[in-house]
Parts: sequence; structure tokens; C-alpha cells
Amino acid sequence: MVSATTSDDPRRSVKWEARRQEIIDTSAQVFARQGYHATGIAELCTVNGFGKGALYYYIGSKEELLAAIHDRVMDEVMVGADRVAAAGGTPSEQLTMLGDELLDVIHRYPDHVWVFLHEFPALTGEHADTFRQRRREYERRVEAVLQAGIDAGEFREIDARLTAFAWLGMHNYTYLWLKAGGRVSAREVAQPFADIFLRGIAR
Amino acid sequence: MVSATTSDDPRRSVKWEARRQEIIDTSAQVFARQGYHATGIAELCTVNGFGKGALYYYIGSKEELLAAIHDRVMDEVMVGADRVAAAGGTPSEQLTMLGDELLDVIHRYPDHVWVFLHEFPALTGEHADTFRQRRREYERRVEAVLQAGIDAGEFREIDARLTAFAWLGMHNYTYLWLKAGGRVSAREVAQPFADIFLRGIAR
DNA sequence: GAGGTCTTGTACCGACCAGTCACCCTACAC
DNA sequence: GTGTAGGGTGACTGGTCGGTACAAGACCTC
Repeated sequence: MVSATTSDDPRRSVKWEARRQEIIDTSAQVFARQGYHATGIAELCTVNGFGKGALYYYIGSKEELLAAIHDRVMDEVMVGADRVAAAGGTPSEQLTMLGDELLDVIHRYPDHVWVFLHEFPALTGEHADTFRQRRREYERRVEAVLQAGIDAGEFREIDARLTAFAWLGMHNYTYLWLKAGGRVSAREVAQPFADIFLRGIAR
Repeated sequence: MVSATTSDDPRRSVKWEARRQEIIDTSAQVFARQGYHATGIAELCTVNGFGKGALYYYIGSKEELLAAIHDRVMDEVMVGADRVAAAGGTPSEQLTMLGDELLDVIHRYPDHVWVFLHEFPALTGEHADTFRQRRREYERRVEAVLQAGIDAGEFREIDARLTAFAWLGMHNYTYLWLKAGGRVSAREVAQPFADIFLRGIAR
């Protein structure tokens, strides 16, 4: 899974990349709090401590910044899914691990995920296409695990696609209240969620 | 549950109320497609077939229009919850009915629900307070049914609050693909969802 | 210190924003 | 015929928007 975040321009310095990442992370916080459209470039300049010229030197455009936030989330989610696939195990174990990984990302990047789930319609053109494609790919991974469980007789005869959406909704919706440093850890949520879901679809 | 949508100004004519409702519904479609901030008043004028003056004659302000869309959804959801409470039955039956009602609203008002789930952070002041309060009230209803099931020994010893969020996420997330006139009906989704969830939390 | 590249602040651009205002049109009452 | 009120228009306002141009400072290499 090649990262879509890293600039494909090798001429940029390491320092440039680092600053860009910082701007992406800081801006994600602001977008999460106020919304993408409600946040002006001037405000992003203030919170990032740059003038407009410097900011645009790093971000290209406002939408590119939004796309970078999306990619940051998708990168993490996909890396997690790859780890799960590499680990192997039964479909039940795979699904449990997927939940662990997904909630871990939501827990570690609450602002990025908030932006991701709220502002994705603001992406246009190629950005929108790329995003939809990656999101769809992740959904298919979940669906595939469910289908494998059905085929193996581990899960009952459910609609894999519909059930995948149920699973995704249950987990993604935690973006509203699951935060790093909050009352509960990612694992403390993932465990009971996996309990409910696996019992729910077990043969 | 008194509706918060209906204007509290009794001097307005029936015709005025009807036109206002039409504008709310049409605007919800546009907001759902493009986003609240990305949609200008001028565009709302075009799609609704009014000049600016006439539009403001009905909506008061852009945010009031957004609030009206939110209220429309919450009204429907709350009416559904009241129906369920009035119907009685075991906690399992109650939860099943709540799912039926909720998905029915999402199915019938996909645009309103989309706006509701994406743009609620754009509400400010009193609008935001009212909305948060009503939303929280619905969450507590779900939580209460779960707690009743635990107390009755019908469900196992789960965290009612956490489980309520799981249930809400699973159902609310259908706003992404569940549409009136679509491939599947609300009931066809609610049934397997209830299956999964009730098995998942059964003692 | 010369020359070049990287980095940055600022003035500025045209477009668009939500909202207002003075005025008009039509229907109906008397 | 005149008065009145509900319903409607669209030009206009002050401000903000995302984005650009460009001069100049900072820093590196030789």
C-alpha cells in the first residue's frame, strides 16, 4: 500500500515535508472544530504561524490540504488492514483485529477522522475519485472477511455487504466521542463491539 | 412531543406555512448534495423559484433554515420513539421497533438526515443547544431500553451507554446508502440489523 | 562576498457572501 | 376609486473568500 500523502515531488526537502505534515495536522484540528468551509485561509495562517505566501508554499491549495487530511486517515487505516491480513487467523479473529485497528486510528486521529467523515463531499475531481476508490477498497476488505466466515461456516448466512456496512457504521460512529486521552481506550471499546458483532453473526 | 418545526407565530397563514415547508424540503436536497456552507442563498433562490426578498420572507435566515431541517428530522424520529414506547412489549421487541422506526425516517428523509448528520456543527447559539438536547434525549431512550433489557435479564451484562452508541452508529450510518426508491427497503435492512444486534447482546 | 535557491510577508485581485432596503404588484374591502 | 396589506423584486452593501504576484530576506556553496 503506497502512501498517497507523501508528495511525489522528490525535489522537496525533508524539512519541507515535515512542515507540511505539521500544517496538515494543525489544520485538521481547526477543520474538525469549525468545519472546512467555515474556516478561512487567513485563520489557517494564524494557527500555523505563517503568512499566506508561506502557507501556500506548503499546501498548494485549500482543497489539497483537505485531501491530505483524508489521505492521512486512509493511509493509517489501510496499513492497519494490511497488518491484519498479514497476521492471518480465522475470519472471527480477522474481524476482531480489524476492529482493533480501526478504532485505534479513530482514537489516535480523532480530528482527521472527523474531517474525513464530515467533509469528504467537499473533495472534487481527482481528489474525490481517489478518495472514493480507497474508501471502497477498505469496505471490500471488511466484506471479504465476512464472506470468508460465511463460506467457512463460521458465520451464518448473512448478506456480507449489508453486514459490512453495519460493522463499519458501528465502528466509524465512535468518531463522535472516542478521543485520545478520553475516558475510554480504543481497546476498551473494540472488545465489547467485537463481542456483540461476532455473537450476532455466529452460526 | 411538541414539534419544534412549526412556527410559533400564529399570525402566519396556512399558505405561508406550506410554502415554508416546501422551501425547507427543497433546500435540504441542495444542502445534502453540496453542503450547507458551499450553497449560497442565490442558489436557494433559484431552486425554490423566489427572489431573495421572498425567500427571506419565509426562512428568516440561512441558519434558521438549517435548524428547520434538523427539527424536521428530530420531530419524525421522536414521534417514532413515542410510538414505540406506546406500543409496549419486551426490551427486545422495543429495540426492534426502534430500529424499524429509525431506518424508516432515514429511508423517507435521506436528504434531511444527510444534512442533519453532516452539518449539525454549523448550528450556533440556541439552535445548537436545542439540537444537542433533543439528540441526547433520543440517545437516552435507546440506552433506557437496553438498561431495561439488562435489568430484566433479557440482555447480558453490557455497558448500556456504549452499546447504545454501537446501535446508533450501526443504524445512522445507513444514511450513506439507504434511499427511498432504492434497491432495498427500510424493513429489509432493519430486520437483519435487529437480528445481529439482539443475538449479540442476548444472555 | 558573489550568486543562486529556498522561504516568506504583504499588497492586491475578482468573485462571492448573507442580508437589507425601497419599492412594486395584486387582490380585496369599503 | 381609494386604502391597505400580503407577497414579491432585485440592486446594493460591507465584508470575506481563496488565490496570486512579487520583492525581499535567509541561507547555502564556492
